[in-house]
Amino acid sequence: MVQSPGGAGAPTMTDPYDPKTIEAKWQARWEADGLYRVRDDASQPKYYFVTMYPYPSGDLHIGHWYAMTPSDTKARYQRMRGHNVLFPMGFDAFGLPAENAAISHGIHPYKWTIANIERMRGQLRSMGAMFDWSREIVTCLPEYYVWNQWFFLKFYEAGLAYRAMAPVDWCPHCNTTLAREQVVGAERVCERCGTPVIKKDLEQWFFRITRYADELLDFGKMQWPERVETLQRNWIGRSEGAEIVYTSEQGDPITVFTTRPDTLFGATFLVLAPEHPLVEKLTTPEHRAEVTAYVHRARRQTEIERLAEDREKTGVFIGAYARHPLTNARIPIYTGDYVLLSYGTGAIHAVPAHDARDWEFAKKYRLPIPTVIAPPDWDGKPLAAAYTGEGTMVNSGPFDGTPSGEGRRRVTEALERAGRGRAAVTYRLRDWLISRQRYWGTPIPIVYCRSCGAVPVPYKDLPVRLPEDAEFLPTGESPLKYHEKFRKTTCPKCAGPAEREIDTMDTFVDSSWYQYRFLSPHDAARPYDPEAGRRWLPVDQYTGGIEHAVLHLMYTRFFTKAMRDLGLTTLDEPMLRLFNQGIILGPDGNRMSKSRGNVVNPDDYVGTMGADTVRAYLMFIGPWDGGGPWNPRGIEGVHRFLHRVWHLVLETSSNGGGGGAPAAPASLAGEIRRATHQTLKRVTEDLEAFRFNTAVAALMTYMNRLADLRAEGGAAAVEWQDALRTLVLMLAPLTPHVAEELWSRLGGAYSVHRQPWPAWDAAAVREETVTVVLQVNGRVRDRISVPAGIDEARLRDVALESERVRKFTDGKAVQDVIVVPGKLVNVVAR
RNA sequence: GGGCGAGUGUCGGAAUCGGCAGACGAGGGGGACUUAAAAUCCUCUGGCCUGAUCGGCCGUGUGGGUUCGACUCCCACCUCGCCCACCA
Repeated sequence: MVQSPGGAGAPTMTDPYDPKTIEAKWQARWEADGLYRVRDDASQPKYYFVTMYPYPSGDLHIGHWYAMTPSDTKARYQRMRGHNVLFPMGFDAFGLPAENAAISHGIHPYKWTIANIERMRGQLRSMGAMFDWSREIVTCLPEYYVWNQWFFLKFYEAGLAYRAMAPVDWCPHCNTTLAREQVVGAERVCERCGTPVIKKDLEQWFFRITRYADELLDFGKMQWPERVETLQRNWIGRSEGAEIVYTSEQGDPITVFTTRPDTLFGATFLVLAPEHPLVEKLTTPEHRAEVTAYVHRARRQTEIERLAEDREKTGVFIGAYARHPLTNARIPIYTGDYVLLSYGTGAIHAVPAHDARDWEFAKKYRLPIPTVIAPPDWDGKPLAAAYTGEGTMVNSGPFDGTPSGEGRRRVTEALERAGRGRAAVTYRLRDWLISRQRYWGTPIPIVYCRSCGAVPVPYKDLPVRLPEDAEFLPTGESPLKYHEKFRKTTCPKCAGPAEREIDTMDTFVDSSWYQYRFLSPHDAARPYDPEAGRRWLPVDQYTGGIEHAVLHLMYTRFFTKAMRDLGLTTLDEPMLRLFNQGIILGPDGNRMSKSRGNVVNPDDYVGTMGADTVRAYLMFIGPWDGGGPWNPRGIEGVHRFLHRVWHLVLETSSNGGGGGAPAAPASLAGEIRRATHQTLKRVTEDLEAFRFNTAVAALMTYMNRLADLRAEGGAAAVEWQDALRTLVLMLAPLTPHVAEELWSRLGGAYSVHRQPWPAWDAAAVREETVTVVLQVNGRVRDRISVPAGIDEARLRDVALESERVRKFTDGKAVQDVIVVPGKLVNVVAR
């Protein structure tokens, strides 16, 4: 303990701030004491805080620090606020990089992954975060992935997991299928590696997320950023409209979907997707050659080519006709590749006058374009372009004169009465394709038997373990494909020879329920302990990147709803609140990447300036959801701040409170107290609202203020020691090591992280005098200092007496005086 | 084409139930300490007006509007970012 010899504010020798030593010391002590071991009891209100777990790539990036240290600050703050905080950590340990390492370096994915985890665990500890490591989960261990298989079987029994042949997205580089959510951008590239995907027809396993499409659109039970809600809403893509049944002249029903049933009378042709089964059936002999050639051409084209924006509409007449459901008009049937089999019913009726695509098609093939919705200013002449807005129905038989909005309802009703259609809703959302043709994932617990078909592996035989002696091929194919011992098995039903499913699960399955597993990570009997679930769930606060908006964040919502319907939870939503932090960029403002050479290694800064400085700087840089470039100079300002705190606290820690020190004037005592409580208020409110940047700024302001007050002799005041303690307590969540050290040197009981967060006193915050701005016609002309409680009439009088105000009102008539108590007076003079 | 978000000093940013624009920090200028440098400390730092003080004008992407008063609210536009996109 450093004791200064006394004397108000006299500079004394203190040992220098040495983050390296104190951080190592306290991290060891915290661990030895189990300071962050969470008690599974209800003596305090619970607070379950999860920050997205990392993929064990091998090195902890500054981005991990940016995601995790503000989360840790918030978790620590909640703990000081008297909550029992569960703040777990784990590793998202399945995935392709491990397999790629196996192929290129000949190291088994398990070894590679575990070695990375060990390295990263150490780096994570250097953050000084209060993770409860006793609850760590590692998803590639059988004790974790057995429950993925268990959920799969449950889902299978409930009809939520099914196998189907479908045109699916295939990444030729990763050698696997992908979920639709994992294909991104206009170029339709693999979310992982950026390679353009291709379409393949394959039998794959799906989770029936579409069953929850409507429920997933309801965000009422949680507080998530609007941005994520919008992304998910757009992704689900709900469209209301009608299904309308046309009939081919051969008698086949042809169902189309439209969002505009009010335009039904303007339909002049049908277009079927080239893959539509009726194309083959209805094509007449004289058109067959042309249609077959067209369909073949369309199939050969990539999705990208077919979806290209400014592509000319093409199609061919198949020789067949259909009958309009209400008018019985004869309508030609085309096939065209601008109609997608995967959306709606794979067939449309074209209303060229009121749809830009149909317009283009009709112009090209000289098809009629009758106007059936009159724009408000319509002159009765043919339209110059497709009109897609609202209007009045015309040329629509009994519906003429009906506004288009009402028309949608009435036409749908007429179709329903005629048995030729019904109100319908379609979604863009597709079921979640979970099969991956990879090794390093959870084996899908299914066995294929020649006589029994696809048979689920019995629960008692779980887990289906990944074979450890797999051989990794440079072709990039899954080793399971050639692993006879794994593949060959017997049918659980008939005991005959059978083969295992060799595909593994999408790694997003792992993270869909991990927040449950943290509650009882070693439970061998069930995925999680419902008793612990009742105590801890739902997650009070979740944090992570926005890039998972329609991936993980949608999948985990689906999982919880599916679990609820299986009786495994009572929750509707897994996470109440979500915060998306931004992305930290390289010093050049670009995304960090090895190839650019702009990667910032946190270890470099931790080694020189300490973890506390890196933490505080990442929080100070700007609003947490903003991200931004790493400025290597900026961090020095924060480091200097911690230095100044160190010296201020230690040099004045034994002054004041008598002991022969001269008493400080009473006014100084009031100033100290006021600054302390004003800062407490600001920092408290900022931490509540995730405004870490302004919380740090408030602490800097406070520190500067204390330094000024010290120069005025404030360190001799009784309040000074309280100010120092409060400063250290407020720093504790942000910079836990230096706070612990200073707290101990101030004589505080171990640990500062067990102390309650101090409450601010509203009376102490209030200023005795306030500065009031005096304006003339809205322009600031003077600033005056007045007692805080001054009444309006008096303030008005004082303002009108101001010489500077009078200078601008001279010769004018005062028309009005607006008084905002305690803030401002505006004199209106003309 | 549609949706969402953002434009504030040299830079990161602060201030939005409408009320002192630029907190805090970086960078820069000047000074103290030092043989010197680093570190540290003090100090100035939006622009313009021949301008340190006192003082004035302009200033939060652009143009309008509402208001005693607009970074904040409304309308239109420009720019940038992200997402979706022949979705019927």
